[in-house]
Amino acid sequence: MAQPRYQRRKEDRPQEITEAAFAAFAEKGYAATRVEEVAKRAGVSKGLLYLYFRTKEELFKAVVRSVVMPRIDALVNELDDSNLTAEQFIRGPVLDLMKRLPGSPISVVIRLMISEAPKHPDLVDFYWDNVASRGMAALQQLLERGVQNGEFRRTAVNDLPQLLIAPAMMSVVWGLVFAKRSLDTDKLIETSFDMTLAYIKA
Amino acid sequence: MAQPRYQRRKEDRPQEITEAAFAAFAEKGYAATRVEEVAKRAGVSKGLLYLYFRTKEELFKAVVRSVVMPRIDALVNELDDSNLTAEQFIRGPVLDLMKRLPGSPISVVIRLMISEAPKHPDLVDFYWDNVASRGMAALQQLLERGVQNGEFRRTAVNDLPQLLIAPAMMSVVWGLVFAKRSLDTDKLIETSFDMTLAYIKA
DNA sequence: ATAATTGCTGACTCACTGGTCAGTAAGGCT
DNA sequence: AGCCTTACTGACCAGTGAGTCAGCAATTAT
Repeated sequence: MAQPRYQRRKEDRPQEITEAAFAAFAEKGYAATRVEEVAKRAGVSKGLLYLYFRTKEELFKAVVRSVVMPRIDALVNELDDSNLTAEQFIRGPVLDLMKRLPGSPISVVIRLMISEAPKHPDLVDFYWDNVASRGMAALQQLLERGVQNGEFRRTAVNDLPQLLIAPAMMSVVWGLVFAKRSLDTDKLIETSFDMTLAYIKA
Repeated sequence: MAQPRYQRRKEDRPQEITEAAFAAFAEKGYAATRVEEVAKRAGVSKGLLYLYFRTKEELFKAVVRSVVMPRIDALVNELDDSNLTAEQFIRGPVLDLMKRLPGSPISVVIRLMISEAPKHPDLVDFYWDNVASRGMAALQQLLERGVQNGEFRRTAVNDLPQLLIAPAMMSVVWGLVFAKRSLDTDKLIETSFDMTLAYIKA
């Protein structure tokens, strides 16, 4: 009868553990999350966790990698198939992405990055290389395409793709701090996009 | 000869301690800062610190209060004396304030708020009541004045003063995470203001 | 079946830190 | 000068949580 007390599932453990860790970090933040709590959520003993991750910090890095990488890859792929004009692309896929940010796991990663950046400079480097700089480059390229084919003027926005991200970042931060007091983030982002496009259109 | 080992300075201690705590929190974050480290910076024993602040959390709250309150008061006062038009006011005092944000102590407070919000809901309430909601109200009032006297159209911006803050927030977050890779935050904020004003002008 | 392998467990250690408190000495008062 | 009050010290305690490891049991090989 008695079920075996556990099953060996070497292959699946790492992912199950990083997912559990992500959920825990999302709720309580990195420092306040106990390793044992992560193990419990993953249905695993603390010892096993340490078999797969040398330290809590390694686990943290693995979480950021495993949550962020798939998302950013999906985005980059999405950016490739496009016979849309630059404006259509901005009002379509880019706008959608920005709108989804505040409720997505990415916003949790952003909180972790802000909180832990001073103590994990190498993680910042990783995030920069794999996410931020790639995202910036993609946006910049998109704007450049718009300029080349005469849709847009060349403006300061060309050098500051952060302008397109600002409203989404504002929404993310608002959600992280003032979760309770609601904010119409969709409208915020849409309006910002309207303003920006009006400003840069040829 | 021998200097006294310490001086009694009951009056000054609280402020000295909160200042030391602010510096420490700014460098390492709240969770990673040891109470003893704060005491050391303040040139005081740990025991004395606990004479003035019941717990580490109380100390944290005191820091936020003492750093934020003076700043926000200064801003509100500044807002009162004004025979400027709404646009002049936005391009003057408001723009200056936003430009100063990324390098100011406020940005550290923002990091602390983002990091600790989940664990200190009452601190969020305090921040909301004393800073955020007042700032929003002031901006909203300013925009409304612009509409009333015919400078501005009534747009979505009237309900979303966060749009004016977004570029500064982006700059703050950028500085907190990517301190190294520089960003022309002044230009970012100025351009955003240009776009917004162009959008709302009658 | 039995043995060998190894994924897995959980009780344990140990360093660390928030918080306490008995005692000390600065500074005021007489 | 001597006494009293109290701001201040620093050794200590108790709780906590990261990381370890000796052994157990699920699986595989023989």
